[in-house]
Amino acid sequence: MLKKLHTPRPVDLAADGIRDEILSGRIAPGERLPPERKLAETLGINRQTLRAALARLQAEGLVEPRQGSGITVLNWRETAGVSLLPHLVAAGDLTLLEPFLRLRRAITAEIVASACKRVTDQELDELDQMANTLVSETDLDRLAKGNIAFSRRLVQLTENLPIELLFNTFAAIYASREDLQAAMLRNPDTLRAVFPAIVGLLRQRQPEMARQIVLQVLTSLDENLVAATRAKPDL
Amino acid sequence: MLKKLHTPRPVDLAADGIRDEILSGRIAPGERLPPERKLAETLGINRQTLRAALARLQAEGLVEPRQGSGITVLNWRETAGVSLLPHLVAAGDLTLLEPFLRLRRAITAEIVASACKRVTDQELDELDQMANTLVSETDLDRLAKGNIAFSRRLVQLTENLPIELLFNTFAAIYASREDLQAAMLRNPDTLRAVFPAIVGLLRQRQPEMARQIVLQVLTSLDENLVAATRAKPDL
DNA sequence: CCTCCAAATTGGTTATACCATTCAACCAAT
DNA sequence: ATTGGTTGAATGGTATAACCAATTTGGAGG
Repeated sequence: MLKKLHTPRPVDLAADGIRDEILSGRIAPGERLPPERKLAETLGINRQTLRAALARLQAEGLVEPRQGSGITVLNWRETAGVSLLPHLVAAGDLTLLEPFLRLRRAITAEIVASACKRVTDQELDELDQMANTLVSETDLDRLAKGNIAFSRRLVQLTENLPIELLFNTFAAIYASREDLQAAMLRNPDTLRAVFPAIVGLLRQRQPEMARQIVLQVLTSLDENLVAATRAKPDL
Repeated sequence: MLKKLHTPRPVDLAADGIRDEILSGRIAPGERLPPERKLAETLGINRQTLRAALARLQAEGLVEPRQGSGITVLNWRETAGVSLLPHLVAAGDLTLLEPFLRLRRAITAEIVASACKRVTDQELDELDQMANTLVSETDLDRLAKGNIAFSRRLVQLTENLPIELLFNTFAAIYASREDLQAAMLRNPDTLRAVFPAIVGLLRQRQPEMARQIVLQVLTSLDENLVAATRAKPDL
C-alpha cells in the first residue's frame, strides 16, 4: 500500500515549493509572483511544467493569474477551499487537530441525526452486520479500512451529496497521513465500540437525541485523542 | 461586479466539457479517457491546453492520470472533494439545495456554539456594531455582502481553520450563482433579524443551548426557502 | 496636467520533439 | 504448455521555441 518512491516529479516539487512559500507567509497576500518565464528559470524547470504546478495552486485558491498583469498571491485564509486541508496537515501543524476534530464531530452528529430519519430496516440490518464484523476485527489496517467503509455507508444513507464530498476530503486527509490514522487507532477498543453504538442510536430513530449523544461522546473521545497526541507528539 | 464576458478560453471550455461528461455519467467511472493526443485533436485544441484542463479535473478528484497507462475516470462520488460543489450547483441541480442547507446549518450551529466559548466582550461589541448597521441596511446587494462579512468574522472568532476553509467554499458557491444569493434575500427582514439574534445568543455564552436554538431556527428558515424555490423554480 | 496611443510586459496557446513509464505481444527456456 | 524475460508500441510528462491576447507602462501630443 506504500506509494512507490519514484524520483519526485518536477511539477510536484514546484507546486509543493510554491505552496509552502505562500502558506508560510514568505510571499505575502497581494504580492505578485515573479513572471512565469523568470520563475521557471529560477526553479530550473520548463515554463510549461511551472504552469502545470500553478494550475494546481489556482485550483486550491492560492493564486489568481491575470493575463498581462501577473499572478497575484491571494489571501488564502479567505479564498482557499477545503482541498487545502490535506496539504496543511501534511505540513505537520498539530494545532489543526483539535479544530479539525471539532468540525468532524459536528458533521458526524448531523450525519447520524439525518440518517435516523431516513434509514430503512433493511439498511439497519446491513449496518448491523458491518458493525458486527468490525467489533471482532483484530487487524488494525483492516479495522481502519472498515471504519472508512462503515462511515461512508452511513454518509450515503443521508443522501446528502455535499456531506459526501466533505467526507471524501476527510478520507483524503487520513490517506495522506497514515500516522494520523494510526493515532486514532491507538486504543482500538473504543473505536470498535462505536459502531454498534451508532447502529443502536439509529434504531431509536430520534434524530435530535442522537445528535446530542454523538456530540457528547465524540467530544469526550476527541479530547482524549488531543491530549494523547500532545503527550506523544510523535503521533 | 459582473464578470466581463470575454471570449471563453479554450481551457475553460475543455475543462467544463469533460467535467460535464463525467458528472453526467456519459463516461463511466473506471473507464479511461481517450489519449491526450487524440482527445486534444477531437476538441480542436492543443495538447498542452488540454493538459491544463485535465490538471483542474485532477485537482477536483475526477480523473487520475498514470504515465504509460492512460487517464482513468474516478468514481467522483467517492473521490471528489467539496471543491466540486460549486460546479454541481452551477449545473443547476435544485435538489442539491436542501442537502446543502442541511450541512450549512449544522456548521453554523457549531460555529455559534464554538464562538460562545471564545468570544471576548470587545469582539461582542464589534459584532453588535456590525449587526446594527446591517439591520438598517436597505440596499440588498450591500446587505448580502454584509452578511458574508458578518459570517466570516464570526467564523474567524472560532479560530477553526478547517471551518474557515469550508466557509470559503460556501462563499464561492454564492458568488458563482447570484440567483442563489438572491433567493436567500427574498424576504430580507428575516435575514436582518438574524444578526442581532446571533449576537444575543453569544452574550448568553451557553454553547449547547445556542447550538440547539440555531438549529431549530435555521431549520425553519431553510424549510421556507426550499418551499419557496420549489414554488418558483426560477429562483 | 490630462488624454491617448504605441511599445513593453506577462499570462495563454500552439507546435514539435523527446523522455519515462506502462503494457501487451512475442520469443525462448524449462 | 507454462513460465520468464525482452522488445516495442502506446501514453503521460517534460523541454524548447514561437506566437497570440490582455494588461500595464511611459512617452507624445494636446
